Amino acid sequence: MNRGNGGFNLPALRSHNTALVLDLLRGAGTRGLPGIGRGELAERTGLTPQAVSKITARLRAEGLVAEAGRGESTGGKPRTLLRLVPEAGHAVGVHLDRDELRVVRLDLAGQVVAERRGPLDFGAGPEAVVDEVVRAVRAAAPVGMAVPEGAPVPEGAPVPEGAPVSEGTVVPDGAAVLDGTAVLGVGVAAPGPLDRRAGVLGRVTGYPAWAGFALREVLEGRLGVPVLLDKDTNAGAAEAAVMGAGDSVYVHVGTGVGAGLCLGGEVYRGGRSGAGEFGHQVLLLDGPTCRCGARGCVEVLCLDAVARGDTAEAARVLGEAAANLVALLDVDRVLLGGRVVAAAPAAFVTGVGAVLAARALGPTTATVALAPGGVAEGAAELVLGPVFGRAR
Amino acid sequence: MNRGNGGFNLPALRSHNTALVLDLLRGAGTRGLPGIGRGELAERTGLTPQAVSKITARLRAEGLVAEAGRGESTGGKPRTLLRLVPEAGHAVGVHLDRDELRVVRLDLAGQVVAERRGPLDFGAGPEAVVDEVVRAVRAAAPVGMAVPEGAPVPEGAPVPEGAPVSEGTVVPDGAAVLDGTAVLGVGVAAPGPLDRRAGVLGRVTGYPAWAGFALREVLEGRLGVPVLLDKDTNAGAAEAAVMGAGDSVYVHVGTGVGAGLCLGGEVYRGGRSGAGEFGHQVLLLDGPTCRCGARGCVEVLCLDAVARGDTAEAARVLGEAAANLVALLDVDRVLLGGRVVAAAPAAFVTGVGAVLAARALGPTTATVALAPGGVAEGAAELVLGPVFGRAR
DNA sequence: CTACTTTGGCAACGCTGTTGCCGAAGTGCA
DNA sequence: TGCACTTCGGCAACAGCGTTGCCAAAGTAG
Repeated sequence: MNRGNGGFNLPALRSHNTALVLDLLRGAGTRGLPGIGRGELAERTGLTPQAVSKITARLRAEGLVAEAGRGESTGGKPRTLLRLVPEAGHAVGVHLDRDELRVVRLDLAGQVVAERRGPLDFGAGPEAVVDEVVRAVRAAAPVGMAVPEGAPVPEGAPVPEGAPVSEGTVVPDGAAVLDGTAVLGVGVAAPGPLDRRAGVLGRVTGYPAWAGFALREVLEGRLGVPVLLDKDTNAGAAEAAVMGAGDSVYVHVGTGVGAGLCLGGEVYRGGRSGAGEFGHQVLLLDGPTCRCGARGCVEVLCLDAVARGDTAEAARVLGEAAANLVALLDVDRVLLGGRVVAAAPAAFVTGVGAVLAARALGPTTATVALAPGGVAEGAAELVLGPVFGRAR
Repeated sequence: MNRGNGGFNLPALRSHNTALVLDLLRGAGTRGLPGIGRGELAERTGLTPQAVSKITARLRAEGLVAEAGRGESTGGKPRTLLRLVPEAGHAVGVHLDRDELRVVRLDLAGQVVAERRGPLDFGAGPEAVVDEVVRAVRAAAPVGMAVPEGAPVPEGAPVPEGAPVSEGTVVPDGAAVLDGTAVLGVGVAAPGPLDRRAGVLGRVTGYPAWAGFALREVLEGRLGVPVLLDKDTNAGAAEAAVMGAGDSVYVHVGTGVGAGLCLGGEVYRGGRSGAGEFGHQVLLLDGPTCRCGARGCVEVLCLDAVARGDTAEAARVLGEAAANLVALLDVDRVLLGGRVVAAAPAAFVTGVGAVLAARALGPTTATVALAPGGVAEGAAELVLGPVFGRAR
């Protein structure tokens, strides 16, 4: 993109509006609609119908958009519906958990078209894990994955619809992807803390061998496609942002307790991408000492309760902490995920929901639900997002 | 602006880039520099030098920008510095506190050029207070305050530099402001909760007569200029956003405890503009009951300590709650303001600072300071912000 | 069959930032 | 003092963006 520190020039204008249209088309597909008319696109973007016509004509020529029949007439010519061509591009998402690896391949519309899942020993160290990841990604996306660098949408490189994925085909760098569908990149979700920009892992509690490991760079070298790295909680929030719009908080309870914030339709990561430190929110002044050094953190309270088998208390603690976030950030929804939640989903949802209802300050209460998508899907969304104008 | 739901057209592009340039010019002035060269503007906006030349030429023709001498040569022609013309526009800020009224008039550069302050009985009810506000605003901005509606920057209406402010001059609606400087609007900061969009106050604790009062509409009718209404804490955060960039939290301790969030250079208000509910963050599970109905809120803990004269404990409570926010949102700075803080500033700054340092998770510690500007200045910033591309 | 409504493409247009060019105004060296 | 060099910044021509005006296509309603 040709934008510096906020300055917009004409190419940036074009790609911005194009991404906006694509985003609406994706949204229509996600909501189960057969397509969306040009008029509605114009109305919802604020652009004129003619501008939308030009943009969609370009997208159709590029193979990203196709016509999808006709809508009902409202007294005149019925609108021609448009839809995204899902197979025009794919993204791979990797969820690197402490004892499990899950890899998915999504099409442009966000549908899972391939999945690999298996046990993983995160403690085996970077080299062994990278090997395993490369193998799983190749299995989920068996295509010569070279793609024009830095080009989220392969402009001028029309992708043949539904072309067979031929294994082992290597497409020269910078060339059009002809023999298989374009793989836009790989998103990797890993336990935090980590440096998202540099693509380097931080000091994951209990796994010192990983500290400072440049996972993104190594994977890019092995796979030959762009790789993005982010915290697992942020990936969860990214998935939530796509599934249902609106501000939400993704609370993950696994080996630790973390959260991903989805504010204004985008994942909020903070200045140094360290936002979402939810587990070490102090909830009980002078309470039991946590491994972080502070006293009365959510994590120690919640996980102690889980260890005691007191799920109700764990849910109550989580609920109080979530209610703090809801009040502070004015979010609509709290989404729960992670292994501990998966072990007793109903108990957590009702327990957290009860606290949220009791703590509601205004007439509206934030809703609680299980996180609809997986973390691996959210990791893939890190790659798909920029195509649709999400995340900068 | 010609932008709908994110769609950008050419006029929007133009005003966006123009606002960006103005913002950089204001920033240079705020940092005490005599001006800024076109080259630097180009570099920092990402636009080409020629585009910056065109934009600044337009701004100079409109009287918003002027040349400001020359910089040092770096081996060639020395750059011609540019600066904002502060007197090209003014904004009025009103801080409506429970027992005090403060009104300031700022020029475009953010300097206070007039100030009125006096006692106020918020409990006297809307009518009496509105009368008082109108009187104070007229005193601080004694100009016929009609301005082309909805036009933050009076385009094509060159404002004569340094023209004398003639009292009582009424400029017909839609006409250029000729005889005085343009007053862009009035920002009003009031105790929350309130509906910012509608400009209607909510149920301010202890003042039922104000609930549902359409303050913005009434004031616009009386004053004849655009009026913006926001929570006092948001105004404080807005001022902080201008003074020093970066993410920060403005914590206000007065009759209640509240916070304004400044994320990514803008005030974050949340979906229903209810964000910043800091006072009722639960910090001590099952602690003393708060007036909000919950138990162990920051507000009840902090204000109880203040009532007992235990400033150190109040600061510690505030510090723990602030540390939660710092960890959650990854902000750099915590700013303290409000009457209780003003009574013992050093104790609060050191007390909060100590907790932040102890709770720091990474190598960096968030800094604490007294809020640099007042709430009234922040209220005026609500009006000035859009001119410089802040806040949508 | 005849209005009427709505969709959506074509062509001309205005305005945006960009490129190429050149004069202006300094510095540095012979 | 003179000349080469560097940097700044305006003028003119330009490419590309969304917009406007116009009209054919494809339905509905009477």
